[in-house]
Amino acid sequence: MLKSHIRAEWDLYPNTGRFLLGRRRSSLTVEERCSLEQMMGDSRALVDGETLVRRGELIDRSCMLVEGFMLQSAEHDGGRSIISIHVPGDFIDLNAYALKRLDYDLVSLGPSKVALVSHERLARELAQQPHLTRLLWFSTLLDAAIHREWICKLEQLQAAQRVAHIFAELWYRLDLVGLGSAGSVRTPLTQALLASMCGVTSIHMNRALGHLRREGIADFRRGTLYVENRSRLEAYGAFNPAYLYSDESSNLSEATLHDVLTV
Amino acid sequence: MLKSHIRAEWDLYPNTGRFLLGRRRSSLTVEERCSLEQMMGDSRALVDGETLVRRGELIDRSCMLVEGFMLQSAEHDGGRSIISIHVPGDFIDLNAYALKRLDYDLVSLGPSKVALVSHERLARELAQQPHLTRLLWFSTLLDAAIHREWICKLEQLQAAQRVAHIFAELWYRLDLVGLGSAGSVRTPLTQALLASMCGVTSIHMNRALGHLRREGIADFRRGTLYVENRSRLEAYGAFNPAYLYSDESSNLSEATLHDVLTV
DNA sequence: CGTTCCCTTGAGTAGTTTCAATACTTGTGG
DNA sequence: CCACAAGTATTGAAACTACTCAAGGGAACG
Repeated sequence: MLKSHIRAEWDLYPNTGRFLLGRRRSSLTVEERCSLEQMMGDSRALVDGETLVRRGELIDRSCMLVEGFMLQSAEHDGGRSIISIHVPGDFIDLNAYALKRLDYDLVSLGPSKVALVSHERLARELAQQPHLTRLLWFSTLLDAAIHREWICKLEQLQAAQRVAHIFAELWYRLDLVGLGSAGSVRTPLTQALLASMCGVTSIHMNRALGHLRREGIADFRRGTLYVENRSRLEAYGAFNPAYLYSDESSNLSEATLHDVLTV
Repeated sequence: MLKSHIRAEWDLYPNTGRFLLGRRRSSLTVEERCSLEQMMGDSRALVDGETLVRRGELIDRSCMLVEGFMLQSAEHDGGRSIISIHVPGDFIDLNAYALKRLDYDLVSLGPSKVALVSHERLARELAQQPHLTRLLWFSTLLDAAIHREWICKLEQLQAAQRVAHIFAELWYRLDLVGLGSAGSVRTPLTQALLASMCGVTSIHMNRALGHLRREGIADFRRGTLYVENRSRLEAYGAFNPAYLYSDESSNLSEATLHDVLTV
């Protein structure tokens, strides 16, 4: 894909290079990319299971996920349910810029690294940059779109299909930000975590994964996912990437796409 | 509540008076409220079942819901699933301002009325008003918060509790925008629609509603919901309004709240 | 080399779906 | 005013999906 003499976005912009990659990053000017990169102050490393933000607490800064994965989770009497997963390039709690507090916990899945930016700084920069503002706004709405899709899937699909959908989505999103690999994906996920994501017990998740394995759709073993036929996985999980608003899945003519990206 | 000589927000601002009522509307200046009200151009009436926006189509304007209800729905082979419901005061497809197209359909539930504003106009106004921008941004993130809560509930609760939660949330949101009533709520919802919202069959929804009726928790008959003990309904549906970011549920000291609202 | 976490399997139970059939409501036309 | 149609609500029985309780196996880490 990338010719060797062209430096990758993540080399040019170590903290923010994967932000909106494959979505509308191409509509960011070089100045905007630099502005975004330079906004980022300290970075912070988290260990597995470490909580970055606790629900309800007031926040005056947001974080860009640079490396690793994070989970949106919500505790309740007798367990925790996992709402969503973040991959590098996600501006994970940018919504706190408008919300001031989150309604969920952000927990590191495996070791991860985030870069921080204060809301004060953000406000200063954005007051002068309506286009960048609109793109940041866009990025926070992607989460909502992912939530909506997940609601549909919870309502329609049964356990094995739900995991298949999670696998397909995760893989697709990793591809978008330049982290996809060929026949397998390595994550710190366990069967119990997948169960929490799908709203089933870990025992049932185990059987669902066994089903996918026997059917030759996907083989998940100790955090590594092996898939031979990806479109088969996607079909089984009823995965249609339109909701991810990637540049490819937009189904728009080039001219229209150009309008969309630049307006 | 309101003294008679004080005119209600919805009288002062017929199109936008319920927007963010009970949330952070109080942080809008009179100028901002007027600016918002005057942005609105034509209004449009919809009949039951009419589609306002179809998924995927490009949009260059957004709508404020002035009267009635709207549903976010997604069709798929063999049925439609309902993602969420909107009440008056919701800026129902403001997210299209950043997204350019929606990933779901917007369908009128019963007759409804919306007021329209073009994205061009919106962009022109917002370029000069960072505070208003941030509040509009905030309002689009409320939908995401509602989605997240619903994901948790789908993962944790069974059918009867799910409807209870829907009833409790709907009632709470109607209260916020000044449309709540005492012991009953009238909606154009049917058992089949509730079933689509909860991801169960309409037959099972019928039995779940029967259960709520026998237990004396809620009585839903042909669109009207009768509830004697509201906190009992909320407890049964595990409803906690924190995710709705209302001014009351913020759990913050007054001083802090003031900061949150004005920053 | 044992502890701990993660995964696997079996049997019985609860929640939900399917198929099938029967009423109740509301609106319409005769 | 009644008959009828269409949509909505209700009920029963059998099949399926997922949950609970209980026990055992495997891999990783000190």
